Amino acid sequence: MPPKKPIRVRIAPSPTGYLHIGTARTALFNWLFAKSQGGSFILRIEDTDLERSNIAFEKDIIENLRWLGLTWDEGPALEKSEYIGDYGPYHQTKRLASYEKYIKKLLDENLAYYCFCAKEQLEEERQAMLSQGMAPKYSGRCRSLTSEQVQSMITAGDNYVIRFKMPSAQITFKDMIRGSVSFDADLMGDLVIAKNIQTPLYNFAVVIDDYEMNISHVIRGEDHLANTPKQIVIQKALGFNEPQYAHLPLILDKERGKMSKRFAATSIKEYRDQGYLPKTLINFMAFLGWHPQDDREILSNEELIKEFDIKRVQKAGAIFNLEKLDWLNAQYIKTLPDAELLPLLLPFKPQLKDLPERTALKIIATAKDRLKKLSDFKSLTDFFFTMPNYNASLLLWKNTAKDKTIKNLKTILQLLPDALEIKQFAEKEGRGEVLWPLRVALSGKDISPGPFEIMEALEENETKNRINIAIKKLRGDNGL
RNA sequence: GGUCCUAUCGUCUAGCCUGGUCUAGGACGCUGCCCUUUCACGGCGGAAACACGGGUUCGAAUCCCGUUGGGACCA
Repeated sequence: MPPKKPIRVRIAPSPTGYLHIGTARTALFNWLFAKSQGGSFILRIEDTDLERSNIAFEKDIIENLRWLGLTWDEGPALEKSEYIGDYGPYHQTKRLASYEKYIKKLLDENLAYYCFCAKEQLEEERQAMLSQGMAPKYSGRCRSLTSEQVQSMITAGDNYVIRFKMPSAQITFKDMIRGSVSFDADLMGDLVIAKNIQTPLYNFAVVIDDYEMNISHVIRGEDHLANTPKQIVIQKALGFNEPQYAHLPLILDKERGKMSKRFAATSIKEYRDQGYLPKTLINFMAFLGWHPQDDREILSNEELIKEFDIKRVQKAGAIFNLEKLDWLNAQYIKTLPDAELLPLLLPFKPQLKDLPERTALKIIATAKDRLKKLSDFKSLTDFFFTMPNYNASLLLWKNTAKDKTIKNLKTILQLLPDALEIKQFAEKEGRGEVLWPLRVALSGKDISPGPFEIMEALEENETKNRINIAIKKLRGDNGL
């Protein structure tokens, strides 16, 4: 038996925007595939579009992939401008010599040719074909140019592109998710593979990179499905082996279109900024188009790797369900110990830092079960930090009289700080009549954690202070 | 417009390959009850789907064909 080809997969983002949720999800599936098969996961930066590429975006992509825990075995090194891995460089802009080599090869072998057709002319032809109900496709006019003609036009400075001679053949490949898929290459027309000898276009560069990086499986979004036959044809012309393909269903927005900013945040950065945990995002993205055999919904990275099977991925697009994301995040937050939550909450409530750790942890404990996102923490706990402002009438439980409420609050003042005695008192007097005004006095809110939870985190003096203020409010003192 | 992909509750999905165990299972959301001073958490229930039409078969969510819907790509 021949030795098994090593499994090598890649994610190849363009740094033309922040790390997109779709890109992250593709990265995750590649990562899961690599991890579950003992293969390598490679990061390649497709930065040939100089105008739209931006180093800040590249940084964002690298940082957030790392934050998600999707670390790569080969690709750009983290801080330094170096690479990990033997197949570098992993930036397309640093691989131009390779592309040039293969473009020349195709040109030399007469498998590609220079095309000088003007854009306007092409567009006209396209419209004409369209109006006849035909598939728009390049006529192949420049195929027959002689090398002398080409030379003279190049020296004359005419604009050109390089086209690949599309064979007339049926291209069939096996998709790991969709099974056999076939296209008629004859319908495609001669593909532009490069703007010039140094400037390859996407479908060409990908083929070269995947070959040179020895990629065994190409796992990518369904939006690339129609690119696949084009790439296969180029591979064949160059004598490359064909990798295995898997096309993932797309993540859709509410209107069933491609995820767009109009509907929800599309970048990982935005979710991170809102306080979604990396574990949440990983778990959630894994379930967008995939499902384990059993009914479990909350799986750790290790469990995901163990269960992952690319054959089980869905064929149809999946709508991004924000409510479920929130629920999942809440589940993960609940499982985190308070002490681990503290540093994560700091960016959302910097004042936590000024508190004794013990107090900070108590505050966190009151909010933990109520958090969907870490960013919820601020509004949920503001009253701990600033004296609440509220109407005196809020202190009255149902139809309890003012005087009675004042009396109850005064009794509480006597009983402080003994929570047990206050509880006994509440049992005797009526829980609502005692605990409601106490809670409102402490929180200033109709909705909040319970009074004893709040007192745990508040200084005893502060507790007394707030109760006194409540009594004053009820008496109508100081115009309160 | 052409090509390709695709179709189970509102949403994510199990089941489909290897037809009967499916009066279709789970989760989110929605909703009723319980717990409870409020909210949240938690617990127990409920409503909610096999796109449609043909065929194959004793029998189809499951296999085949078509229609319709949705999506992607091409410029």
